[in-house]
Amino acid sequence: MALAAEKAYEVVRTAILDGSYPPGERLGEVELAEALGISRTPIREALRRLEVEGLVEVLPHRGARVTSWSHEDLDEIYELRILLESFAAARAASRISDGELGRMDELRQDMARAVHSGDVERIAACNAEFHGIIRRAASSTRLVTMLNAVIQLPLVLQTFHRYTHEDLQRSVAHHSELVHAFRARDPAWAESVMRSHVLAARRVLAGRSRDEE
Amino acid sequence: MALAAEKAYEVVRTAILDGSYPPGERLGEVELAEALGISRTPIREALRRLEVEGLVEVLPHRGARVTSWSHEDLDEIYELRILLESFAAARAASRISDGELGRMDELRQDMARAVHSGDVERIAACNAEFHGIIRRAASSTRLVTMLNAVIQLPLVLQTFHRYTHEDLQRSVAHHSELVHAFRARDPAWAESVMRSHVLAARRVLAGRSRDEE
DNA sequence: GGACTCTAATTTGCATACAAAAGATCGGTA
DNA sequence: TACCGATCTTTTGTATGCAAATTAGAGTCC
Repeated sequence: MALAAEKAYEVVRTAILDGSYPPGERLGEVELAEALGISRTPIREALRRLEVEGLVEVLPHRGARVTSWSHEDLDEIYELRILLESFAAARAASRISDGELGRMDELRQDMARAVHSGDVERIAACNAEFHGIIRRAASSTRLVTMLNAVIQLPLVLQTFHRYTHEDLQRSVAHHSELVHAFRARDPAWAESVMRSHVLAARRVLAGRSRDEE
Repeated sequence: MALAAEKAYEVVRTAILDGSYPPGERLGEVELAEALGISRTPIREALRRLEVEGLVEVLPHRGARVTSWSHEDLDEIYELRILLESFAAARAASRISDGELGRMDELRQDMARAVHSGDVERIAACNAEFHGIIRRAASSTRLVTMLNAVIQLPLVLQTFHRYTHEDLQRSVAHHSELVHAFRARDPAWAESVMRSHVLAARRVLAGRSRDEE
């Protein structure tokens, strides 16, 4: 084990994101410390980090809880995600390398095949790497930090399980169009496609019932 | 003193922002602990918070240093600031209360007088409260967190000392136009004016020498 | 003279111990 | 029975001590 505090951060963060610790769950320091076999000191540092990143709320003398998101929070988060992801796409368009473009094209094909065969795990993996490349190509550490804060919640829910086949095909089409926009080194195009992409994702997540909002 | 960790955070943050700890300065834990009369434990928690917020960099087993910003960092930060502040203005336009609007108008007048009399301290104070109201009216905790991360650096430099009289008058004019846009509850107008406002600020900070870039 | 190595000193990372605050439990009173 | 208060328990906040890692420096060899 490298650093205990780092380990604690990773473990708790992962547990929150994959739903092992549901929203509202109490995170006792001793409890976590014993579970990880370390002392409370590094646990506290990990919880402070998670607090700043918005994953946990901690009240003085009362301990930490997993943040629970209201409906308004979710809307707010998606608005920010739309803003930041499309901005990242625009920046990436004028900075992305040919190597990264090649990899993105591979991922796009992989994902199309995964959609065809219904392999949800693989879809998620391809999607994650695809978007990861774009964010890195935006080459702004601060932007990446902000995006992480805003992507975390969707991660919890974005299992692709509620995507219909049509939704998935549209998603693949967006990826394809993004690759073209990047090849053309066209920031405005990339930004616009990315906006559509995230808006579509929000609509899927919001559920069909709210289509008319 | 309420909580030692909170106190340490406030003290160190303020010292960084007002320049007492210049970029690159080493922040030893024992040194800070003795200076504040507390132990290293709360100091460490404060440093972790500052790390996530981007104000300090900490390397494993090597301690913390005040972040030093490259020229590219500064550009990157201003791009994000433009994005986020104008977004906040748009949100605020449809949410701001009449009371807040009234206070903003007072501040606008105050600031105009301060510009006339050359009171730089007062200009800065009015400006800070004016923009604070807008950010609060945007009513997005996450957005506020992000803006703080992006406004911190400008805070270090934005002393208004390098503003010419013309720059200051333009700034006041922007504030005046913002009040009108908010009164009209016009998000697009508010967003656009805010974008101009921040772009102008960047140009002042960048220095006249780079006008042709 | 310069580079390398081994050692000593400083500093961070973590664990443990203690103090203080919040929460729970039990008893008493109306 | 319902409500209030005091004590006890649990949990957080902080201090201190120790181990590991990094850095600084002296001495040595080429």
